[in-house]
This record gives sequence, structure tokens and C-alpha cells, in this order.
Amino acid sequence: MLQVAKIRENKEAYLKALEKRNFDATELFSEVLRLDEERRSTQATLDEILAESNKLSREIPLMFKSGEHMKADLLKEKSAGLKVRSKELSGKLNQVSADLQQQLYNLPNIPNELVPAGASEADNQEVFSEGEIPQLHEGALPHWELAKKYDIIDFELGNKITGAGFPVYKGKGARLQRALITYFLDKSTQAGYTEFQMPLMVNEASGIGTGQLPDKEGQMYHVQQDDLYLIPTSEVPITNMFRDSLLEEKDFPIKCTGYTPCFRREAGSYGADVRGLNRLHQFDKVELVRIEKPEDSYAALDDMVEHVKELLRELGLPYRILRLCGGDLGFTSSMTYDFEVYSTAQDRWLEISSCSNIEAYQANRLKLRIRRKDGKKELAHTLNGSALALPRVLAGILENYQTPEGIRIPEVLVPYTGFDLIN
RNA sequence: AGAGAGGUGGCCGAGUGGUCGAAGGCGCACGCCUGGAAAGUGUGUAUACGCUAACCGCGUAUCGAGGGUUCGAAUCCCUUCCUCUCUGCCA
Repeated sequence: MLQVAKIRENKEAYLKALEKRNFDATELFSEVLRLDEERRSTQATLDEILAESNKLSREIPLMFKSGEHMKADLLKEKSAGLKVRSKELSGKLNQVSADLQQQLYNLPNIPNELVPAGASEADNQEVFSEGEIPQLHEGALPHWELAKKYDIIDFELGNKITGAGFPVYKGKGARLQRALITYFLDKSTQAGYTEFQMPLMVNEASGIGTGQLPDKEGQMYHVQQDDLYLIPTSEVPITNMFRDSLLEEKDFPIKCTGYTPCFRREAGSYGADVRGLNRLHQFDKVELVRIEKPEDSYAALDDMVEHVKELLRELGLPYRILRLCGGDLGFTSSMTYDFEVYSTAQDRWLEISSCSNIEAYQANRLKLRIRRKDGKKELAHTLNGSALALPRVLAGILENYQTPEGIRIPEVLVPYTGFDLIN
């Protein structure tokens, strides 16, 4: 959520920046500023009435004491009148504030100046790539065929037990999953992130805090009986640890990591995209979350990018990094780097990590602030990134490491798997 | 899930209708004291919004949350959330 005061100060620059998203905020901005104006003037009037009313309340008992009952009754009447007006006004204040809030929810974050303009993923900027695309042997298979051939992932069984998008990992497949999770967590903690195990369900307030609610309600599984949501990413519970908090400057930076399954309804996704491990309703992910001072947040984003690079380098997967263009940038993000691994057998790039600087957009909803050494308070910046999401890493390993003898395991994982070949 | 108790400032804890944003203590910050420290001592120490150039000042709100009664609510009533104890159930 953008800050009204900043919109007022930077209106023109913001409008221009939002053009990169192909988002014309002209009308929304003027509506927001109008509502804010109204909110402030309503509060000013209300405050005056309440002040008057408080004053009367202080005078009334004095009059009773001095025996001026008539006068006291008069004031009582006056006070009652003020109360009627104050009720009206506070009702109006609530309404205007809610309207303002609603309009602010409709505004996406302001893209960083480095973000290129663009309409779709075709306009994303490749900023880095690394790794050799392997020459596969004759008859190389896509990962869903390999999974079947070596009996390590059973999609049919998942269909039977739950439904599409909930695969069952078996034997070495299950072990490889566990190895990846442990490897990723080890790398995160070595990089100074504190590991957390978070609840897999969150309440409504948390959903609102990180921005999944109220808009993207349909993307989360909702447990209606208890009004809880299955997390779509551990970003939600982890970031919400810091909801409604005022952190001291000396506590920064804050670096958190956590492994959780993630649950996504993926309503509206069809086609080849959902084949095999490409898109699932339940998948595993190790997430990085950082809370930073505003002046440090872009260095932190670079640091996260370096971290993910190292993971992919160690795993020996060919990848590229894209700076997302305005049109492809997430609603809440100021700048996002997507990592894509090349899936040799599918002959396409698969998104495997997304590292974003949300700047103050999320912090404003979360009420997550910093108290500076001099006592000044301001919103913190939040960042998050996957390090990494498992299914597509697995797909990449299966496809890129296949040989006629079987699937070789990247060297760095062997200590975690206890085997170096799936056959 | 049933019965009971309770939710007050960073923490502990007083306060059962009227100058209560809230006693007292602890903690913390700064000063004095000291060769230095401890002890002692003095002062200060919530957040949000609005007015404002202002993190000066003033106003308003906030004692889990929301609503109600009243001229006036931390205190009374209702709803709701949470915590604790006992009982039940259970990995």
C-alpha cells in the first residue's frame, strides 16, 4: 500500500513510474487525494466537537458541587447534542477512511527507476546468465517421463489421494527432496539467515498484512470452519512476525529463512504449463525474507541475488536472471529479479526463484517501522526471495543430469542424498 | 469440547463511574556523585491521527478488539478474540 503523503509529494513522478506498468493512476490518485482531504477535514471537525464535549464533562460535576443544578442540566443537554453530531462525524470518518483504504489497495507499488517499461514477459531484461546447457543423449526425456521411468514421483497416486497437482514422491525421489531442502536451509543459515519453522495456516490479518487479501483471495485455500488460510508461501507467516512492530535501528538487518510446503489453488492455469512438476497445488520451498533499512534495501536485494546464484552454480544448472519489466512486475514489488533454469528436455526456461524488493509497500500495510537512533520513525523495507522452490529445481536436475545409465546427482547434494545415481 | 479465572504502558503491577494516558516498582536514557564502577541521587521515558515549517506546542483517540449505557467509562452492559487452571479428548 502506497503512503498518501508520498503520493501527494511525488504525484507526477509516481504517475510517470506507473506508466511502466501500463497503469494509468491519474484518476485513482486524484480520488485518493480527495478522500484524504476529506478524511482530514472530517477529523479536524470531529476533534473540535469532542474537545468541546470533554470540556463540558469537566464542568458539569463542578456545577453539581456548587449547587447549580439548573446550569448543569443545561450543559448536559448541550453535551447530548454534541454527542449526536460526533457520532455522525465519526461514522463519516470511518466510511471515508475505509474508502481511502480501498482505493489505496487498488494502487500497485511504484517500480524502481531501473525497471524497464514493457507489456509482458517478452520485455523482461536479461541481466545475467551462467552455466552450460548440456548436450543430452539420444532419446532424452522430459522430467515427467523420467519420474515414471525411475519410479520416483507418482502423479497418478497423488490424483487418487488428493487430486491433480499433489504429486507423491517415492524412494530416491523423496530422499532427493529432503536433500534439497536441507541443502538450501544449510546455505541460508551459513549466509546469516535465521531459520524458522512457521505455521502452515494463517489468519485473515496476516493475509492482509502481506497483501494476499483482500484481492487474491481466490488463490489461497481457505479453511472456512476456522477461517484460516493455507499459506501460498512462507513469506506470509515469516513477514507477519513483524506486523505491528516498531523495531530499533540497531536490530537491523533482519534476515530470516524457512522451509514450508506452499499451497496454491492456481485457479485459471491450464495447458502445457501445468505438466509434471511445472505447476503444482502443493510444493516445497525455502524462502528468504529480509527486513531492511530503506537505504540498505537494494544492496540487500543484490545480496539475495548473489545467494541464489551460488545455489544454482553449485547445483550446476544453466540459468539466467531477468529483471522484470513493468508489465510483468508483481503488484506489490518495486523491483524483481526472476531466475530461470533451462529445462533441456522441454526446451524452455522455468522460473525457479523470484527475488523482490517490496520497499515500504508491504511495511505500510504491516505497520512495520524503524525507530532511528534520533527517535524518528519510518517504515522499513521488506524483501523476499525463493532459495529455492523445489519442483522446478528437481525438474531441472532430472532433465539436465539424465544419462543413458540413469540420473546423476549434483556433487554438492551427494552428502545429503547418500547416493549419486538414480537408476 | 465443558467449567472457572483473567487480559492495564518495554516488563511487573495498582486502579470498580469523574481533572486517569493511567499510582508504585523494574528496566532503559541522560545528568550528578565516583579515580573507575556498583550503590545512591535527579530528570526523562507509549503509540496513532489531526492542526503546524516542526520529532516545539495544542487537540483527539487508544487500558485485548468491536459495540452499548452515561453529561462523563480502564472501571457498568453486550459481542468477540486470546491466555491461564481444572475436566474431557488426542499426535
